[in-house]
Amino acid sequence: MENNFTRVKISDVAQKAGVSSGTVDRVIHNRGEVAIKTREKVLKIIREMNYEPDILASTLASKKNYRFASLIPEGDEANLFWKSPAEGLEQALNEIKHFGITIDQHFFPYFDRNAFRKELLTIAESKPSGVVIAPVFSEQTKEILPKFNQLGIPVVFLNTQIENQNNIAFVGQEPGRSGMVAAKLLNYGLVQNAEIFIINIISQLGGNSHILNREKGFRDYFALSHNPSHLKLKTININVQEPETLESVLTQNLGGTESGCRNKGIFVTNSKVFHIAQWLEKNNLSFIKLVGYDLLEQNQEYLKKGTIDFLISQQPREQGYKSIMTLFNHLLMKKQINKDQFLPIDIITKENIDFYINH
Amino acid sequence: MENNFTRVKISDVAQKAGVSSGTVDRVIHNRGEVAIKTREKVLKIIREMNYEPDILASTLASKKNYRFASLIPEGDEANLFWKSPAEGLEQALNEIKHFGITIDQHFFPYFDRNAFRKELLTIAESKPSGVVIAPVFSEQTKEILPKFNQLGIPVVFLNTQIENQNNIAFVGQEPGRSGMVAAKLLNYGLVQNAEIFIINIISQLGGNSHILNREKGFRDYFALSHNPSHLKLKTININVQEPETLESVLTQNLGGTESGCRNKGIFVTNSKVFHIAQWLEKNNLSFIKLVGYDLLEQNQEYLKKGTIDFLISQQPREQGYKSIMTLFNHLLMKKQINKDQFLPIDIITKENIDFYINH
DNA sequence: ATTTAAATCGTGTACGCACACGGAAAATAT
DNA sequence: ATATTTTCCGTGTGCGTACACGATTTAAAT
Repeated sequence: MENNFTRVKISDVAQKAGVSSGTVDRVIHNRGEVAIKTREKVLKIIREMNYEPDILASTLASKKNYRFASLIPEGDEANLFWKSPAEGLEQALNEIKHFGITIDQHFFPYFDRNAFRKELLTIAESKPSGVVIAPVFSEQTKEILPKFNQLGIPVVFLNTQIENQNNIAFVGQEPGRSGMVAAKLLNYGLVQNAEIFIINIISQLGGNSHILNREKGFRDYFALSHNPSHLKLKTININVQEPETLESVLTQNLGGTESGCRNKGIFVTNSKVFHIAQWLEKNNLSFIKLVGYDLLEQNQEYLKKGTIDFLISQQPREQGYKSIMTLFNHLLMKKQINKDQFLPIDIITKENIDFYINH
Repeated sequence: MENNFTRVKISDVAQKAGVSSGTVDRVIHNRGEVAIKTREKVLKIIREMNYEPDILASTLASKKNYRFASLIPEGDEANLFWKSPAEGLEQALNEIKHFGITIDQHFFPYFDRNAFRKELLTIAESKPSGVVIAPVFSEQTKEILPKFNQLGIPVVFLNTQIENQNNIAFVGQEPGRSGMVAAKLLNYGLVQNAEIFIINIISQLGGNSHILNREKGFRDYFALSHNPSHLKLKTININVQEPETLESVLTQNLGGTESGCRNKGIFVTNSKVFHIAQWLEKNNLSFIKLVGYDLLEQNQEYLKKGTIDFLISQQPREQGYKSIMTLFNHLLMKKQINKDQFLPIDIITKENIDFYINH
């Protein structure tokens, strides 16, 4: 039922071309010292015989070692999201470490742009074979990326996209699209005359393009076609550092009787949605529809209790996994790779969450 | 930042143990002819030095070839779902073919249990290294599976689970759970006094355990806790072969004025949901909430038009991929594998479907 | 004590490829 | 013409492992 003949190997090509395997090898790897005529003849035979090098024998013979480097935010308590990509990197490493691949994992405090810059420079100096970074700070990224380009080191962007930077790929989500999904979910769950709040819980400076795009996508959804003309949309910006602000702002906008709130919905544009869930619970307003991002443990808890209705997963683990695999396919397997690698926008509920956590 | 020292190889172990590499090899592969004392000494050294065989060199040296076999339904026009697992098989093959793996793909007409049985016997006779099957027919499976057990050939079940069959793994979905997800989606989108229909569109005989479990999960959802006491749940069984039945049954149950239907929902327990969507459209009842299964092209069409609100994906492609990878990890990588490999229950909407189709 | 059989282990070759080395031939310089 | 360089290419060794084969030792049988 399948071809059982043995693979064509380099010596077969050599024999048929009337040269030695060494010459064929030189042709394959473009290491020169081959007469043009011979070269073309060999190439022709390779095509004819459909020769493909055995990647196992190849990596065994060339004791070449590939050093990959990664740079992502620290995954500490304040920033649980970033634990997952690191796990994905590890998983990928496990699958391909036989090929002589190692990964130097670098981290930086999420808000420290200097640390980011410094680590990136360190990585550049170490001249790895390939790099995965979460380019949280666009200034610093734009400054240093040319170094990698000059050195011919391929760079993959993880989670955050920056345009026109010569990175070989972006692995992440389309933020606008995820906003639309959130809009769909709230719109579907509410009836006429609904009142919907978009809550941006911003911690500090910078790095908010994600959030802006999500809000835009969310609003686009209603602007495009699904707009009950009487729908009320309101954006609220909150600094999470100031709990009293959060408290008062929410009370002011969302307080009220149960019947008055039945038809309200909230879209939190990032993973801080559990703050809102906590407040809703405390004020017996859990029935208000609530949609947010990411499977942090706190979020999972409120999802299971029903206070949060839906979470949108960014699939951080898969982001890490795919980033490394992209480098692998590019450098080792010489495969053509897609520049944009968008991960699905997974909709998580109390009922299906079990299948998305853990491995 | 990483260990740069060279891996410990078999000759290192041999030297330290004061034996030859041949002996170490015999110990590793349990091919006997080693004095117990020597054996234990070698094992001890292996543990001490943390030796792990180089799988590349290993597969290169042992020109062993692994023949996998698969048996799934034909993916023809009447059965589009089954095109995808085959693609997943192919994709997995592409990633691991270097290891000397080939796959004999076998197919059978979806309703032909004799063909199924016959193909399975053929596969058993060909004595492959591992097998992936969609055990659609439980009788025939139970009859023939012992043959594989006797031969020591590992079998992976794809999509359909049958208990107590000594298969090394099941790759698929939890049907009950997916029913609960469907229930959640309808319940979330409807208000008090809703009227919900469960529609089973059955083609012919047998193979309906999926459907039954989905319905059960769906009903459980409401029975457990989310039950608006006045909710009306009704099951409708339809034979898809008889269009006139479909027509009349639907008219009888779902006909009515728009206002009377605003609060109705339909759960179709398999991929035939497009039949219902078609009928709803024709009768201007597209606003009735509709949830079904699988990303068939017809279903995609109605999802994009909004007639279908949600589709639940069984991730058929991933099922194929994971099945092969399970065999690979079990046979080649000697990894411990999970017996139950449940795929996430993906919720697909018009807004996020783009990321789930194609590769 | 001698032969025979069994148990145990080392050696050598092969897997397909990468790459260093050096030799022959051709091109250029003297 | 010879000497020198350059171009081109084949040979040989090594990567880490698998396994056939045969060598050596030990035990059993006669």
